[in-house]
Amino acid sequence: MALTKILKPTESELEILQVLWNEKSATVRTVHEELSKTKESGYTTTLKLMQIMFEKGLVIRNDSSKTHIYQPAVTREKTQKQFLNKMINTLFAGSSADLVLQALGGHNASDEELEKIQELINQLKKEK
Amino acid sequence: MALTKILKPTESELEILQVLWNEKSATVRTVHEELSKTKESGYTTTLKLMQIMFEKGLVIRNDSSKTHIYQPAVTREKTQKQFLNKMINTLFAGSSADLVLQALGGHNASDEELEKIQELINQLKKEK
DNA sequence: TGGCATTTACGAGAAATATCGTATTTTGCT
DNA sequence: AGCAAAATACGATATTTCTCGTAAATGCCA
Repeated sequence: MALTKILKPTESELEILQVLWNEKSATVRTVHEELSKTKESGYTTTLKLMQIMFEKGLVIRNDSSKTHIYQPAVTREKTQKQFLNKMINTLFAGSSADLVLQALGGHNASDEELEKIQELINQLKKEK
Repeated sequence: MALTKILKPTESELEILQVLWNEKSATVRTVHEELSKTKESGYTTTLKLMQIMFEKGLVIRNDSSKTHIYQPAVTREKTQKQFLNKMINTLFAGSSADLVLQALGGHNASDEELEKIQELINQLKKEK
């Protein structure tokens, strides 16, 4: 499959990527076990999804041994950015600040985290 | 259709909601014209989607005159929150702060907006 | 070596979304 | 009243995503 087009991982693919990002690399078995904690589905389903992700270029794999070892082919950061962009556009009328306000308002960030955010803001303001 | 289940609007449905949120209320024609600016698709497609959204309870409509007038049945804020939650969980390992940092880092917020965010943060810190 | 457990490959089908064509209804206008 | 334009209703199909069953390959070990 050509890698030319930038593709958005689907919902299920994101769940799998999430595991791979955390573990750095993992077998289908591991991924499936992890997903099973919160989700009901068969082993071959996970397998198939990961095979498709391989074809799409979302993951790479080492098949030198029987049991293939998978790794993410896209970074968490890039993917986050991709979805943030999409979301800011379709849900926040293009305003990233609105998204930030909504996120901070609705959820609980720790003091430390708030500090970190403040630092970044000061940084940004200086750059202007 | 029962309104019991909380449903996540699909991609296309979000695009339509976006228009309705901006316009407050609109006809299929208006929505379709708006979508056509950035997207290629037939009038009846938009119509059908809006009919389905009506069945789902995502929009309400006034059909006292021939041309139905549609309005959003869900608020922008609720929907934003819904998607933010989802995103924070599947893409930011549950950390809203990480999402904020990523959003602020990648996009350009104005000075004013940054001020607003700072205010909110101060507010939040006080509440602790 | 033979058989069992584990894994991959693959195709088929289900389910959810999106798209459109056609028929019918409604309304305004001459 | 009768026609044309614009709108809705609705069914059918396409497309994408998800799910799984079955078969073939692989490797372990009694």
